[in-house]
Amino acid sequence: MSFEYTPPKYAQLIAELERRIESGEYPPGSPLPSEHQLMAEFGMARPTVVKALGVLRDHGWIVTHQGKGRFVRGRPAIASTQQVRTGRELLDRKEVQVSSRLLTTGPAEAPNRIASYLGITPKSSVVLRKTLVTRDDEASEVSSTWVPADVAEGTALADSADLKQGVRRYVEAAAGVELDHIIEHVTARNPTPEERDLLDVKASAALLAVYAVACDATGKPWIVVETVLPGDRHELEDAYPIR
Amino acid sequence: MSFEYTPPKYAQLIAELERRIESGEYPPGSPLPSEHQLMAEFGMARPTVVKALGVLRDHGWIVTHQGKGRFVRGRPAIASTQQVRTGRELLDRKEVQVSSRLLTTGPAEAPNRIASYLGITPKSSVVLRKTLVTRDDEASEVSSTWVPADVAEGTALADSADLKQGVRRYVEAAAGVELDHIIEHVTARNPTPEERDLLDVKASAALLAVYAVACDATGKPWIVVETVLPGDRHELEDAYPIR
DNA sequence: TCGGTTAGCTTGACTGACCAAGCTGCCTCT
DNA sequence: AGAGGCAGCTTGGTCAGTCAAGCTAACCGA
Repeated sequence: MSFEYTPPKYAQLIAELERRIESGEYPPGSPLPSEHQLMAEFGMARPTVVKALGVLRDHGWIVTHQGKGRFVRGRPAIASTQQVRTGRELLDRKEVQVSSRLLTTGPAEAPNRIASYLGITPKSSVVLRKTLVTRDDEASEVSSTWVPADVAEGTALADSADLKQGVRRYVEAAAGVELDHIIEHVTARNPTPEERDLLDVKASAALLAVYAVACDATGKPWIVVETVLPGDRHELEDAYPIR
Repeated sequence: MSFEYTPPKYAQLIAELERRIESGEYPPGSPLPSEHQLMAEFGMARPTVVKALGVLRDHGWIVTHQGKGRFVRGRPAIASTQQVRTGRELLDRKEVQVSSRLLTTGPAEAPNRIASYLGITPKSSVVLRKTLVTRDDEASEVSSTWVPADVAEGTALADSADLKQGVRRYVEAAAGVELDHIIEHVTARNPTPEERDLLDVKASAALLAVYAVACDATGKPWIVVETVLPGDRHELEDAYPIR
């Protein structure tokens, strides 16, 4: 018997058309072959061709005009700017893989801002993990993770050893939830005395403060990660469609 | 004859299932009726039912497990947190509708950072429009718009009258392009002397600087809008899925 | 009791066919 | 020559049916 995997026909058509668009064979603005032409060339039934073309339209590769045809828009520029979102990177970062120094770990009281993001009352019990991340032998950012105490209980989150997996995995496993989306809050502020020493910046320096709130599909928050970055060394980038 | 519009069957099924999920009739985690049950209840063929369910899956309402069924995730939380992206708001903002004061308008040389974003050589000719926006009688932000001189030529962008439409419209009309997506860069810095006076902040204040670069579908940049906000009065928010 | 087989459920992929609706250019009739 | 209509292209939506693949539970034999 054979374990070869052949992708579905419609997926093969998608891949082939994306290739032709990227190679310039179908330049932006030009019409795609009609459904019947594609049926003949690839030996597929119309619903199969239509399904592939629908995916390409949803992904922004082409536009369709009923009665006229389908036209190339080009490779979706937004997909090519490899999206590395700050918040997600923080949640999945493994401490053992980045050069970081563990500063604080264990129970704490939730500050106002964090409690607000977590939907709990201020000064509730939480577990705090604070690390200093260095890049190229230079202090780069201070990262703090807050998780409600009842969630963190029994996990390695309160241990003083570097985490082997991202925070997200621990919480998903402990609470039995699937984290679904992240809400990011970004603001600017001056450093606290502690941050001033750790990051080796002046008291008047402008810092970027990023708060990433990880929520499940119902919108319930589970984790807050705060990252503080010196503005003169860091820049956040984000791309999104206008429509 | 009749001009009544009846939505396609699959769209009706989508709307009905979304309604049932929102009303709690199909709570999160519960299984949806199987394809055959939906076929029977709504009198549709299977491909029609499957098409509707595929859209719901793509939009994040449900998850599907081959062999087990389809399960409710709930109203996509990410869609309900009404996304008001800073960059898009800046591009479509009508100066006549916000309380703003025009500071500078006319030809200028492109600073390094702006030239880099626009993909032109530094000190190239651009048209600059700088405004001070006030909210609740308090200086709120300084917003600067840069457009290459050859694009802005002949438009109202260089005039000293408030724009009646968003910058985006003027550029799309003048250049005959359709702007497709925005790339945002966010950083933190201290104010320039001019910004210090305008925003009435201390020289050591931490400001959020947001650069929104508007590009067409091919990725070519057309407009850069810089907005400078005092960090203690502003916070940017952004939501996105984890996967 | 345990373990493997199987029947019956689910979704995934695909086919060939049909009709409707929108667009374009030709062709005929005036 | 001009106006109208029609033919032939395009995409949009729907149907009844087939086969494959994944999951579950009941069943049956060792």
